[in-house]
Amino acid sequence: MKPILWDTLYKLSLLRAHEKNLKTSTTELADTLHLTQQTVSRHLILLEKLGMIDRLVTVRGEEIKISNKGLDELKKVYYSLQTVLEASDKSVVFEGRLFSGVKEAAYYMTLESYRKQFVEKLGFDPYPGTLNLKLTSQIYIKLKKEVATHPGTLIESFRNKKRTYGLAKCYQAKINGKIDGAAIIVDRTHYDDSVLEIIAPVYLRGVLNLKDGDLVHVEVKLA
Amino acid sequence: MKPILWDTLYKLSLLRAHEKNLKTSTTELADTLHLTQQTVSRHLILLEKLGMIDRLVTVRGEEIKISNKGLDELKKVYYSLQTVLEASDKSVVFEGRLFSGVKEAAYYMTLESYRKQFVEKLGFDPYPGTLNLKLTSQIYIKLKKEVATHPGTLIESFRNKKRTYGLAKCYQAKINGKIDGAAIIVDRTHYDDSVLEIIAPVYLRGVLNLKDGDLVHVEVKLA
DNA sequence: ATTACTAATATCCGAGTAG
DNA sequence: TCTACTCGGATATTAGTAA
Repeated sequence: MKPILWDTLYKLSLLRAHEKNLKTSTTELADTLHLTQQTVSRHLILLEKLGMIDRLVTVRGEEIKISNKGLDELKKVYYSLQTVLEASDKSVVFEGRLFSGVKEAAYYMTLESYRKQFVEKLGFDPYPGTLNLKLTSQIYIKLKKEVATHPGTLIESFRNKKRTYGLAKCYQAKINGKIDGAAIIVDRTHYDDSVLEIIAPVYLRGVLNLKDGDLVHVEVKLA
Repeated sequence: MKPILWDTLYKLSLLRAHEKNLKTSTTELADTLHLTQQTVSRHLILLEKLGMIDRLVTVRGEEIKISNKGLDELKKVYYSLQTVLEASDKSVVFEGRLFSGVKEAAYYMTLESYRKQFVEKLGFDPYPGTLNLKLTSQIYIKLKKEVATHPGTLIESFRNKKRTYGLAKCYQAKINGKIDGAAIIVDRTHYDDSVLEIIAPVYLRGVLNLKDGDLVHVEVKLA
């Protein structure tokens, strides 16, 4: 989404177009937004095409409502700014889209040597399985690499009869501003740096009512 | 400030350029921001000219830090989005620049008939004087008019020997996210709609360390 | 390596106007 | 009135380079 369109969407939100239909006209909007009627018209068309707003255009004006997708765009910026501006502890916000990964992680989580460490070091018994987030921007990928340079909580490697299990680094995290869990960065993972793996004491898909493709925000604490 | 430059400033904040010098190069930034090196270079020059960032440019890279002015721009959006997205009660955020008004208001606040009403209806004894904010955008002026259509807390008119004193409408407000007070909309005021007047139980300039020209954010509750 | 200029290209805006 | 088209001009971006 282009900055200029985001800006118009943002201004629509200031006019409360997210909670009720905003009854207005392109002329009136142009006036308050310091743009021309034509530009407003074009912006609204583009925002509608992108699914950011719903409109009811009539011959004597129009009604505008910001869609859930549009709200997501606003939230993304809001949550990011939250940690930028209110970082009491240092933390970073990631945004990713949920996808179904290979189910291998669930198996690892049940290994007693790992599980015991999670309980001791993170303070919770992890639900067997990880939430896989495909990071939505290059920025987050770069940030993930930076996060990985921080100490974090080390989950040590171990070996059993069959093979060696590698080490992992965990960082306290808050998922969608609600659930406490951890981001886990594994040394040798099947995923590249564009994926963030999350664990939590609960079944996140259930508790947060998530499905594949949903946008998820994760605040990772660097302690 | 243009949306496109705001966007770059915002992205710099995601890279934590507000808390420490960001050591990078235009080429590297271009890569993570999905722009070209030339565009990044130009954006940085413009942001610096606007005083949004400080830079140390050398022949093998540069250091970037977001200035306080730049942080203000980010905060403006953040506080606005806060009430848009987290409005449990309905509320609206205003942004204005502090200026010294005529001192007349201080006199009114001391009139016993007014003062008594403030204590009874707003629950606090107002500091004698109002904080005058010059609203920074047409959007806020429009919002102020809309707020004025809401009921609010009525401070009734009265007359003494000398003259009649008009009525005023008050709305619970939070100033800079910290101090509780009220926005007061007076029927016949010396100011036009581009000014928002704030009262509070404390001396806001002192408590919030404000001086003329400072940006102030006010969350007005519509109850 | 860098940053940032110039010139060419692409995108965006707004005046005029149709429907 | 309204929305939204066309198109010329304004603005932003990028390719090519200089320093």
